[in-house]
Amino acid sequence: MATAGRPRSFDKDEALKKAMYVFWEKGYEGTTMADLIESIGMKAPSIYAAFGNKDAIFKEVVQAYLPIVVEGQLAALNSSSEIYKAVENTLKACVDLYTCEDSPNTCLIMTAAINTAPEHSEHVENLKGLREKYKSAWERRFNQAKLDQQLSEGANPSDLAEYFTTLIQGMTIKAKDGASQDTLSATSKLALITLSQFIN
Amino acid sequence: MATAGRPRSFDKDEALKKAMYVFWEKGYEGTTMADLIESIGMKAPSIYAAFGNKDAIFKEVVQAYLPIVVEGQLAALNSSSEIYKAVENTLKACVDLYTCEDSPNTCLIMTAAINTAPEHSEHVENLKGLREKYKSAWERRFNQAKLDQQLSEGANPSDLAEYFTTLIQGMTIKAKDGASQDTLSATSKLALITLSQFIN
DNA sequence: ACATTTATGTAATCTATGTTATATTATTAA
DNA sequence: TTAATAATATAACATAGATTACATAAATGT
Repeated sequence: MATAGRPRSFDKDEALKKAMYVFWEKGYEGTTMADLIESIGMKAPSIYAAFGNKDAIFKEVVQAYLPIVVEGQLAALNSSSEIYKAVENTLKACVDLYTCEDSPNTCLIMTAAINTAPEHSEHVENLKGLREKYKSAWERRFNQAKLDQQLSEGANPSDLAEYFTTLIQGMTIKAKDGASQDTLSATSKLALITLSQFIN
Repeated sequence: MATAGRPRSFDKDEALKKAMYVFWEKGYEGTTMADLIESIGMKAPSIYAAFGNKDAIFKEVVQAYLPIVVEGQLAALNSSSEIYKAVENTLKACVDLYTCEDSPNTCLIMTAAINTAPEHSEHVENLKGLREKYKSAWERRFNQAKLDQQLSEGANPSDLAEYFTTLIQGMTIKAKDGASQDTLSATSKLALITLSQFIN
């Protein structure tokens, strides 16, 4: 199984995870190769050999980050057949993630590539696409709820999805600014009042 | 009045405005001195003589941007003695600003310095402070509404302020991603439903 | 053992970007 | 008219940051 040549002296997945935390906290432009080199603990040539360049590392990092959203928020969206409970759980998952002490208090997809030099706009577009997918997932859930007769006639799944994802995007900045769990929870609670008005 | 020496061949306020639009669109890190030089239309030494360095330009730009918020959103917050109307007007002012064709579709205070290299974190902190002031303005307005007996006992001015500013922060990213006026308006409308539940 | 392959560390290199030195030009004050 | 002052353009400079060249080390396969 082992291939010829000197074996890599670090675990690539571990290195990726370390890189992920740096990008997560500092964003694409705010992160330097020196930051990555220090956090991974390997010299530049080893990192370049394993991943390619900074852009490639970021792309892999984004892919590695996705399960956090999928297994966290998107799972929560389907954690209950009652739409109100499901949304409540999802917001709680967001708040927990954004205030967790073990990870940067924001969402990488939302804030890691807001502004970049034109030569890196690829990442901005890429994350924007993921944000759109995220909204679509919410919309699908609300569509299902409507099929389940849990939402009133006036409820618009697309609008509701937009409303909640907008709020969540705002929370990622608030959390980055230091908002507490209580603060974000209070906001979630108020947001849910709107939803409750559409519940059958 | 005229002072000795060759007169400046450009208007500083005009130059500042041009710089503002660049930073507004691209953010601090995404903007290069070359961008500013091109948009202002003057060579580097003239710009450095007039403003100082890039950091100083950004600081002046932020100050120049404030009236947009103060005369737009904050004025709208007090545009009606009815709290519901006032909030409705304010959200509309936000949506209009974020979808205006004549200016970048976001808010400079919210998105121009989310992530920076550590040596420019000063700007991140500065904008964060302005965001906190913004929330305080909302909170004061809700406090007034409570004094005016327009809000029910259960209404918490701080929570409501946090809720609406969170939503607005989210809208600044949505707008940057290309959200239409209709989309943002629909979100505003849903957000107002929560407020209506607290209106006496 | 020896050739081949791949990883590693040191140090250099390349490039983008912020900033400034120098000479020149346009103005005011005397 | 001349000295002093301040702005301008050209061009160079400085530095930070991404990337790579080169020599060496550690593994596999014959």
